Amino acid sequence: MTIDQKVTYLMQGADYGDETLRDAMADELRERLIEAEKEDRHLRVYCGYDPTAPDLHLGHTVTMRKLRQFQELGHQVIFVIGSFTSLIGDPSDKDQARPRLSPAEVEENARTYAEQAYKILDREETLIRYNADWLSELTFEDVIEFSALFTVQQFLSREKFKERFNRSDPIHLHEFFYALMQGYDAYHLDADVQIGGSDQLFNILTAARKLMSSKGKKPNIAITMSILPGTDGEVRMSKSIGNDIPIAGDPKDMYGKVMSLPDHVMPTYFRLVTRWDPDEIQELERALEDGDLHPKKAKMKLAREIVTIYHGESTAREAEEEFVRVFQQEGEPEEMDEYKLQKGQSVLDVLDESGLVDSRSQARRMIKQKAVRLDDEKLLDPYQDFPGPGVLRVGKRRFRRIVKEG
RNA sequence: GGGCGGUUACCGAAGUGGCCAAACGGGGCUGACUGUAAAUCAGCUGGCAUACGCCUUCGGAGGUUCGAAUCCUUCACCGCCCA
Repeated sequence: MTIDQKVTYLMQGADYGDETLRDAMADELRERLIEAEKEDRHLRVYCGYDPTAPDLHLGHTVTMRKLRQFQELGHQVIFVIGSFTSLIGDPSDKDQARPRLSPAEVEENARTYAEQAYKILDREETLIRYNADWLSELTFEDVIEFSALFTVQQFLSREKFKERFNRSDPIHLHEFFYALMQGYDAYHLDADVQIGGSDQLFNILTAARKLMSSKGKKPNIAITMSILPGTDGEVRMSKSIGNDIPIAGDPKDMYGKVMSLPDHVMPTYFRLVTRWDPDEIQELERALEDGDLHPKKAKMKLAREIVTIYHGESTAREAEEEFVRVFQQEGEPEEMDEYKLQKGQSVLDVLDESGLVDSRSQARRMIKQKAVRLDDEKLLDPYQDFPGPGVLRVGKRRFRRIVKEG
């Protein structure tokens, strides 16, 4: 790769909300790469993770993927676990203060984080650091010194703080320190590059860079990644919203969730969560635009790629086959739970007792909506005796194999 | 410490004494269509009940009333303003 290709590769998927800034960062990155090469050293690339939830979803992997790209090019990746910062909670993307975690929760989550991160990162080449190791050593005097570098106005100019301020919602003093601590991480680690979500722009740009330069270090380059939308295609992926795609979940489910993405977010996914390089992506998008490639085919390729990353090739193939069978050919899944028929049961009884529906009322509704089928035959009368063994199906995706009594 | 306001179903949010199982939006589910679990359109979305209807739900507890999500008392939590 030439230097320019490297820069393009590493800037892929970055978002600064501002072209000028993007160009400036790209230039700095180019210079830093050249300089490193001359000095025969690797860049130190860091990204911090607050282990707020034990389960990672695709959204969390965006910055890891970016770290991985640096790793591939031979740079030193530092995976920082925010064992200290998560005690405060990052206010960046929140309309209100985050709940603070207990040390035990943090430790538990941190373990799973690192483990799941190795699906993407090279275990041997990744340094793991806990920021409590250095942040808890700072004295109040140190903190005062750093905070003197910043003004309240700087913080209040941030969108999220501004909104809260204007609404008279509480902004706790400790929330201001989050950015400071993140900046100190970068300073302490001698980071050349810091990766983060685009919501981290302030933390990285204002806090980290200023802190570093005022202490006589070269400010780190910010690579702030676009936010990955969830399965609804609009809102940032988040478990609490329920639009997430967990990476440790069932592969078939994962495949299906990717397929349920609205078409228009495909390009974002190409850039943020696949192993594809800029040329490949450009070609894909060209084919899509020219109609050479059907959107459905493209999405299947995407789903296949994503499942492969986390579950391996053969599992991904199986997930795809099942998807095609069940949803495209309206077939049945290979495995499904069984239910043993009992004497004198009506259709309603079987639906309810086999667990295919949540309640008898719901079962009635489903029947009324013509959603219940036994081996392709619609069952329209809730009170008829259950016809007999077969595959009972509610809607498109709920199945149960009904077997003889006994 | 004082004053005021809030707490409604999965989420947001109406409702200020009967027509409230509770408007509306989101989400979810189902159907039609399709190119997929995309888009679009339509329906459903507390439980029990083969109709009639009954039961539980509007922060917790108690009360007023023939009747309460709606009024009163009290407790809890949250927010705003003043100090």
